[in-house]
Parts: sequence; structure tokens; C-alpha cells
Amino acid sequence: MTQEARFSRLEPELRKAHLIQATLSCLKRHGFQGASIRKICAEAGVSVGLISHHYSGKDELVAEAYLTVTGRVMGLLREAIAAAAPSPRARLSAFFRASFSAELLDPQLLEAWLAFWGAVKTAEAIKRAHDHSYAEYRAILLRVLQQLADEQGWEGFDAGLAAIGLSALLDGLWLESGLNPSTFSPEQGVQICEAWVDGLQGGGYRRFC
Amino acid sequence: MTQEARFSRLEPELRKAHLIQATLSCLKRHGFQGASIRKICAEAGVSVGLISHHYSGKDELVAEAYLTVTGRVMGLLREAIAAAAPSPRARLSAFFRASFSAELLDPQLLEAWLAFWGAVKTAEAIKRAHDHSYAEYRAILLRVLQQLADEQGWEGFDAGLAAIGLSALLDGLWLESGLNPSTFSPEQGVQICEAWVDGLQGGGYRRFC
DNA sequence: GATCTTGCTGTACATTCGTTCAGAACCACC
DNA sequence: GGTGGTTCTGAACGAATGTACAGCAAGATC
Repeated sequence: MTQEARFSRLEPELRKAHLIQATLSCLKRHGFQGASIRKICAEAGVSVGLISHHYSGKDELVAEAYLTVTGRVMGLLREAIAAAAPSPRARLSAFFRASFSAELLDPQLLEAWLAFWGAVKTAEAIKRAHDHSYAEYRAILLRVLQQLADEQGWEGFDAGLAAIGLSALLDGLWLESGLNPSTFSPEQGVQICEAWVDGLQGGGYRRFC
Repeated sequence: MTQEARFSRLEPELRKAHLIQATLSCLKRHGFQGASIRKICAEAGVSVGLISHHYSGKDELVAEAYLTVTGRVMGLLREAIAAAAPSPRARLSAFFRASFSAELLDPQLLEAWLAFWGAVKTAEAIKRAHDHSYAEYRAILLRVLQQLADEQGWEGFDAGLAAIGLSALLDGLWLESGLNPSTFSPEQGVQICEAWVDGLQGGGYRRFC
């Protein structure tokens, strides 16, 4: 009789992708504490030893999962900006709408994000992942804000500092939405961000000059 | 010869206060993962069994530590507002300066805060502590923003929503400062918040009507 | 100074954790 | 159809986790 294969070999890249997906599933379900090697491997349907074979350790796997999530988020945000009308204001609005889309506001995704943040100080690989992705995030905002400044003719506008402010506003809303989704609706989130830009254009920009 | 007492009994309230302080020390040093029963007890100089005697479990202790920290923070912020000139704008400025004071921006304190946030979803007691303290935090901002709206004569201004926005901005700055203190200086943090109020007064408030 | 309440100790227990490693087994290749 | 290389398994390890509990002992009370 034919012996069924007990496991199937995969290309390292493919296997790693599966492991990362399993890691994200566990993080979403149980937070950082619930993402243990054993649970991740059970989710992926592999044995516990496999992680050491593909990664130097758990931290590296979690860091790669972090980068995967941030890559996906950045992609969505970039797409939203690219699909919007070319004016800076329209691009910002598209960015806000994308930020508060169901996929990004998914409480489970934010659950994973909180887990990442909570591990930034303890795992060096995760800190690097954060620094990298946060810099990328701000760079996107910086470019759009700089366009807005050019269009409006703001002299000496510090778009970098404004980008820090706007990203903080978005992160803060994102954070609170994750901790307690009933605090405000996605539409209100967009509204709050639009108000920030309104305010910037209404004179708030002068503080950044 | 005189036998030295092996331990000293304390009033429950006093002992609990000590345990909470020890918990905070551990959280600041090692994050949520490093705040184990054994480390907390070692820090407090008591045996591991004592926690079960005073609390239903670890979660309850951490939740009380959370409430202690938030109470301290609220106290500082209230003091700052009370000590400021009575105008809404001056009160907000005082609030911002207090928010970015060295004591509150202490990366170790934020380390503890991240640990709390990371546990909100897994521990019910900690979620309650968060909901309570966050509501209190927003209430402080709401009152000042309402004063500002009254002073400026903004009709139908939704101070609650604006308070959510401002608290998100503050939390986001606070968060990023904790994750990477080199991103911006405390002065820049105040600057970003002042710009938000400038913008609100410059026309951003209309979005909240 | 005996008694009693109760704050407190510290061992024990059952889990769970991340990592290791010798060897099994899959599958492409010759 | 063997062979080789590499993916993958799974038991084992030591360390660490939170909680339970039987009993010690401190210190107020009488």
C-alpha cells in the first residue's frame, strides 16, 4: 500500500511565508503572550524544531512578521495616494480614508501591532523593524505635506516635524481604536484628521516655520 | 541572644502600596515580560506567596499599578492646569508642557505604559483600568476645549470629538517618544500640540461642528 | 505572658517557555 | 532506482512561569 507522506518539503521562502502567516494569526488571536513557538508551529502545521532551522530564533521570526505587516500597510497607503487626484489635499484625504479602512482598523491587526510595540524594547530585531517602518511611514507623509507646503507657498515650513505630528495623530487614533473600538467611528477618525489639515491650512502651519 | 525578626507585618494598605511600587519598578526595567511574580516579590523583599494573599492574582496587581500610575499622571496634569492662567489657551499650554515634562516622558515610565497597553486585551482587569483612566483623561481635555469653544463662540462645537483627537495626538507623540526618544524633542512635542490648537482656532474647529 | 488573629513564608506543583540536536524522511538528481 | 542534500521531525532540556497551601511567626489584645 502507498505510504502517505508525513510532511512535504517546501522552498525555504515559501515555508517562511507560511510561518510568518501563522505568527500573525497567533498574534492576532492571543497577543504577544499567545504567540509562542509551539502555538505558531501548531498553527502552521509543522514541528517546533523547524523555526530554528529557518530563523535564528523567535525574535527574528516576529520581526519579519512585523515587516510583513508594515509592508502590507505601506502598500495600501501608497496605493490610496497613487489612486487619488494629484492635489496634496486629495492625497491626504485618500490617505486618511485608507488609514481608517476596515482592513487597517481591524482590531485583531492592532492587537498584533500592540504586541510588536510591546516588544520593541526587549527585542533588538523588532526595534530595528520598527525604526525602519516608522521612518518609511513618516517619509510618505512628509512628501505629501511638502507638496502641500509648496502649493500653499509656506516659507520655511518644517514638513518633517509636521509629519511627526500627523503620524502621531494617526497612531494615537489607531491605538485607541485598537484598545477600545467603541471610542469613535472610522468616519470620525477621518474627520479628526481632516480637521488637522484644515487647521494647518488655516494658520497652524506657522508653528512649523 | 536577641532573635531578629525574619519579617515585619504591615497594614494591608501599606504592603499593597509597596507591592505596587515594586511592580512599577519591574515594569520600568524589563517591560511586561519582566514583571513576573518572583521578580516583583524580590524587588519588594517579600516571598512569592504574599501576592496571592493580598490580590486575586497577578492581573489584579498589575491593574492596580496601572491605576496608580494614571492617578499620578492625572494629578500632575490637573495641577498644571490649575496653576495656569485661567484662560483656556493658557491652560492647554500648561497641559502640554506638563505632558512633555521629564517626569512624564521618562522612557521607563513609557516602558511600563506599553506593557499595560499590551495587556489590555488579555487581562480584563487591565482593560477596565484603561477604560477608566482614558475616560478621565479625555474628560480633562474636554472641559478645557469646551471652555475654549465657549470663549470663541463656536456654535455646536463637538468638544468630545475634539478631545479624542487631541488625546490621540498626545498619546501618539507619547508612544513614539517611548519607542524612539530621538524622534523629536520635548519642545517639539509642545510645538506640535500648540500647532494643533492654533489650527483649531484658525478654522479647524469647523470640522467639529 | 498566654492567646489569637492574620500577615507572611517557602516549598511544591503543573504548565509553558525557547532552544537544541540526532536522526528520519522527502524529493530532486544522476 | 539508488544516492545526496536538505527540509523537517519530535523528544529532551533547563529555566521560568502563576498559583496553591500548610504552617510559621509577628504583634496586638487581653
